[in-house]
Amino acid sequence: MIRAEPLDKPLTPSKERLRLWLRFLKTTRTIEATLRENLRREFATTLPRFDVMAALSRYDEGLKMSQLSGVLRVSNGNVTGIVDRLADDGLLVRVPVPGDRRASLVRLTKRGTQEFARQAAAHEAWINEMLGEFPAEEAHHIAARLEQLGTSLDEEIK
Amino acid sequence: MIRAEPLDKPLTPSKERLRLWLRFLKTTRTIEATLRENLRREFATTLPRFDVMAALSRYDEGLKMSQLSGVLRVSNGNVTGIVDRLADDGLLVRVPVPGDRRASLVRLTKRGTQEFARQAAAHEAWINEMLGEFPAEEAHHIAARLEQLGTSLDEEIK
DNA sequence: AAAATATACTTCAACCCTAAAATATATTTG
DNA sequence: CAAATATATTTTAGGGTTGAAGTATATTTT
Repeated sequence: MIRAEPLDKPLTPSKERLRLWLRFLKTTRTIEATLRENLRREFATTLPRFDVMAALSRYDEGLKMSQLSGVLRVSNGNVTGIVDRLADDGLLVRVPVPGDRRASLVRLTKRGTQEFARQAAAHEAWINEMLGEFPAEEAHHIAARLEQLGTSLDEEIK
Repeated sequence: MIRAEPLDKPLTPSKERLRLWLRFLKTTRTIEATLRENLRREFATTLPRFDVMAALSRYDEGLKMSQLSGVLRVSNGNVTGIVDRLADDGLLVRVPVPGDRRASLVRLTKRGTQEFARQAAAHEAWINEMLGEFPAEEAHHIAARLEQLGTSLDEEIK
C-alpha cells in the first residue's frame, strides 16, 4: 500500500474557487449568527440596527436617507423601517434639511452615540476573539487581498 | 523627503482583525447580492431556494425537515415556508416517513433535479468569474485556512 | 409659467428569518 | 397502561430585505 491517507483530489480552478466561495459564505454566516445573537442578548438590538448606527457614527452632521442606503448598500425602503424603529427608541433623529423639504438628515442622538460606543467596543472584542486564529500580519494580508478583489468586483458590476 | 506616500498606519491586532471582518463581510455581501440578482433574472428564484435545492441534490433519498434545517443552519420554521413554495412549484415533494407520522422526507422531483443542475452550472460559472482574481492555488490555500477557522469557531460555540 | 422630468423618500407585496408557542405523534417512566 | 417527556413540524409575531409603485417636492425644458 502506497498511501495510507487519501490526499485531496485535485480540483479544477473553477471548483477551487467554488469551494472558496462556499467556505467564505459559511464562515461569514457563522460569525454573523454569533454577532446577531450577542447583539440581541447583550444589547437587545440587531445587526442591521448596529450597521445603521455604525454608519451614522462616522458622520457627525448626519446622513440623508439616500446617503445612508448608499453607504449601507441596502434599498431605500429598507432603511426607512430601521430608522423609524431607531427613532422610536430615541437613538437617532430626523432633522429637516433647510431648503429641501423632501429630504431629512438622520443623526444619532447623544444617547445613540453613547449606546453605540458601548456596542462597538463589545463588537470589536467579539470579533477579536472569533478571529483570534489570525495573527495581525495574516489578517492584514488577507484583508488587503480582499480589497483588491473588491475593486475588481466593483468594476465588473459597474 | 523620505516618504512620498503615506504608508498604512499600523493597527492593533484587534483592529486588524476587525478590518478583516469588515472586509470579509463586504466581499460576501457584494458577491451574494450579485448571485441573488442573477438567480432572480435568469431563473426567477432566490438564494434560499437555491440553497435548499443544493442541499437536497446531495441526498437522493431526501432529507427530513429537521435535517434540512440542520444542514442549512437556518431555523425550522424558516425551512417550512421555503419548502412549501418549492413544493407549490413542483420542484420537490414531501414524502411521508413510514413508521413516523410526525416526519416527512423532502426530496427533489425529477424536474427539480433537472432545474437545479442548470442553476448549479450557472452558479459555478458566476463564481468562477467573480473570483477570477484568485489562482487555484491561492483559492485552495485560503479555503483551507478558513476551514481551520471554522473548526475553531465550532469549538468556541459548542 | 406650465409641463415634463428628476430626486428624496415612503409604502406595498412578497419573501426570508428567528425565537417562541402550538400541535401532533413517539417514547419513556411510574 | 397512563402520565410525563421528547421529537418533528408548523404557526405566529416581529423584524429585515427587495423591487416596484406611490407621494411630495425640486429642477429643467419648452
